[in-house]
Amino acid sequence: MKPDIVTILDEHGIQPSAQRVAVAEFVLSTTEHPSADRVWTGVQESFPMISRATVYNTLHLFVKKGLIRELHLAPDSVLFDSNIDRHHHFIDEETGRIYDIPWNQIEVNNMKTLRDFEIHDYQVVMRGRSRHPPG
Amino acid sequence: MKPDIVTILDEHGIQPSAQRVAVAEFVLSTTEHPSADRVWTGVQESFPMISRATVYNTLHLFVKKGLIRELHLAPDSVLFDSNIDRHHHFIDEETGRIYDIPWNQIEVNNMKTLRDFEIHDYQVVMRGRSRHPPG
DNA sequence: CAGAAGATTAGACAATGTCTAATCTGCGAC
DNA sequence: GTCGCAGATTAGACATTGTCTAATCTTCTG
Repeated sequence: MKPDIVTILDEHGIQPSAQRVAVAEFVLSTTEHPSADRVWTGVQESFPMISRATVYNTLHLFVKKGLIRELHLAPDSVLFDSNIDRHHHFIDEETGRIYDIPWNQIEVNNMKTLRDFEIHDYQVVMRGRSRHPPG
Repeated sequence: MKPDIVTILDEHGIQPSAQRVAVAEFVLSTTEHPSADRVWTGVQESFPMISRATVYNTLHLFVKKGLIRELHLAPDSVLFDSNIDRHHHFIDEETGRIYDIPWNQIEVNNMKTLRDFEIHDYQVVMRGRSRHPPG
């Protein structure tokens, strides 16, 4: 069990287990915003006997503990984002791929004029075409 | 078959039928961002024999023809928005209710610095608590 | 009226996500 | 150490959302 991953879990008040370390290792080392089932198949390569329910439980626990975030950007499934710094998202309409956009790259103003709403969080969601798709 | 609804369908290049008029009537007269199944049960009150497949087909057709828009904001289902003017969205984290925020209420700048992306569309998505929930 | 194109339908199917009840594991008290 | 218990994991059933298919029904056109 990787000690650094265990430390991260400890710091977030998550009791480490072999399964949780394997899930954390996978989800924290990708920038690809995987779905729960994608995480499941990915983790199975290093931990073949892990069950689907455990992956779902674990991801939800990680979200509750603030280790990762849940995204609702795609029609078919919830995605998970290991980047917990504030940032925006760009969705490539052709590939469905999701890109993180640094917080400071976009300036958003006038939010305080929304007197009827107490805003806990916000982000800009963009759709379009990526000019330089990676890989 | 309501003549005004038929006109709207015609204007969008949609062949009117009794079912399509019933779906349009429902979805164009609510600001509640219903899911497809919510539209189905809602339309059944005025058109009891409409099938689920027809509602799904019809909603997708409406989206393709630009009569309504599809939203991916909730974890469990796609929502439909009859407001096709540009606007932002606020999601009440307690109720899940979604509110439209007028386009001019929020100022977004610096988007042109995103040279790697060709942006076709964008919106600000906010989460929090509504101070004055309606009805 | 006949043929064709388009619309509707029921129900099968698929994918995603939740739940349950049983089992397993590991930590703390002794 | 080991006993017991809380917490973690599991397989598989279940629910919901959405898609697909093949048959039927409508409507438009000639």
